[in-house]
Amino acid sequence: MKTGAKVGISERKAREREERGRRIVVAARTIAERDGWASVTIRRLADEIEYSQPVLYSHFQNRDEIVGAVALEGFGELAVILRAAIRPSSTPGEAVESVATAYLDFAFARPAMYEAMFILPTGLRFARSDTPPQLRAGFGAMATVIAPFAQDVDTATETFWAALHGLAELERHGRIRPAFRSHRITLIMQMVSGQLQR
Amino acid sequence: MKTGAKVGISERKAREREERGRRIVVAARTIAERDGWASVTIRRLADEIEYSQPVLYSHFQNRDEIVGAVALEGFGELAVILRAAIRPSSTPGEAVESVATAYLDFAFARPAMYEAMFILPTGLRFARSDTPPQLRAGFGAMATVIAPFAQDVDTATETFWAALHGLAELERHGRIRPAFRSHRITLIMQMVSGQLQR
DNA sequence: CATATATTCTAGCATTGCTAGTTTGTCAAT
DNA sequence: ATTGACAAACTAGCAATGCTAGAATATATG
Repeated sequence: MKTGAKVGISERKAREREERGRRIVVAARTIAERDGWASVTIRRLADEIEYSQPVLYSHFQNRDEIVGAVALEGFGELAVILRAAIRPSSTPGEAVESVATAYLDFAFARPAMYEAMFILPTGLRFARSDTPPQLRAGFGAMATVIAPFAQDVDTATETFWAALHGLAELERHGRIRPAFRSHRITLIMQMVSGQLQR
Repeated sequence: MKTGAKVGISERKAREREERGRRIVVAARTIAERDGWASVTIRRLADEIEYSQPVLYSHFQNRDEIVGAVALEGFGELAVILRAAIRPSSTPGEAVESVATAYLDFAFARPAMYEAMFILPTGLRFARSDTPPQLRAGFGAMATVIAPFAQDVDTATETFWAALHGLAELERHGRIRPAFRSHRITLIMQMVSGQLQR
C-alpha cells in the first residue's frame, strides 16, 4: 500500500509538472499572438504561470525551445488545416489550389505562429530520424495534392512549398501587392498542373 | 575669403561625417558576415570606428537602420548580379534559369546579407514613392526575363521572386534537401516557361 | 579674448536571458 | 516526533543589450 501510494503521488506530480509545462507554452503563444514575440520574455511567462523564472528552465533549456514548442503546435495545426482543405470531390487541380489558399490563409491569420514556425530560431530538427510527426504531416498533405502532377513527388512538393512560403513572407513584409494574392495563387496552380500560362 | 574658407571647412566636415557613416555600415556588414548579426552590437561598432556609442545615433536612428543600410547595399549588389546573369545570347528560357541560379547563389554565398535584406527588421519601405532605386532594380531584372512568358509581368515576377525566396529560405533553414536544388530550379523554370512537367 | 554653438564623451538606465546559491518543502528511517 | 536526505522553488544577481541625459570639450563667431 505504501509503495502503491508513493507511485500514485509521483504520477500526480509528473502530471502536474507536465500541466505546468503546457501552461508555459500556452502563455507563450497567447502573448506572442497578442503582443508579438519580443514581448514573450522569461519574466513575463514566469508571471503568467505564477512561478519564478528558474522554473521555466527546468522545462526548457532556453527561450528558443519555448518558441520551438509553440512552433511544433503550429505545424500540427497546419497539417490538419491542409488535410481538411483537400475535398474528396475536388479535381486534382482544385485540390492544389485549395491547399495553397489554405496555406496562405494560415500564414496571414496567425503571423506570430508562422514566425515561430519559419523565421525564429527554434532548435527544431527537420529531416532527421527523430523529427516529430507534426513536422512531416504538413509536407505529407502537400505531397498528396502534388503527386498526381509530378514525377519526383518530393522535389515537386519542396518547390511547391517554397513557392507558398515565399508568397507568405514577401507579402507579410509588404514587398508584393496583397491585392494580387489570388492571381499569384493561380500562377502557382498553373505551374503545378503544368498548363501553359499564355 | 573668410566665408569661402568656411564653406570649404564645412564641406570637408560633411565629407568626413559621411565617411564615418560609411565606416559604420562597412563594419556592420563585416561583423555580420563573419560572426552573425547578433554580434553586431552598438558597442562593437563604436569600438570598430573608434568613436563612442552615441555617435552612432547621430548617423542612424537605431540599430535597425544600420541593418537597413547594409541591406540597401545588398539590394544594389543583387540587382547587378541578376542583370549580369542575363547573357544577350541566351534564349528566354535560359535567361530565366540563369537568373534563378544567380539569385540562389547570392542567397547562399551571403547568408548574413540575405538575412538583412529579407528577414531582419530594417525599416526599409517598399513600393512607395520614396523607395530607393536599389530596391526596385532587382525586381526589374527579374521582370526582364519573365516578361517574354507572362501576360501580367508584375504579378508573374512577384510569383517568380517568391518561389526563389522560398527556396532560399527553406534550404537555409535545412527544411528541404540541398542536393536537389538544381532540380527545383528546373521546376521553377518550367513553371515560368509554361512547359508541361510530365 | 569671450561667448555661443556644435561635437563628442562619460556614465547610467531599464531590460533581457540565464544561473549560482540559498531556502523551503517532502518523505523515509529512526 | 525528530532527524536527515533529497527534491523543488525562490531570491538575488551577473553580464550584455539598446539607448539617452547631461557633462565636457572642441570649434567657430562676435
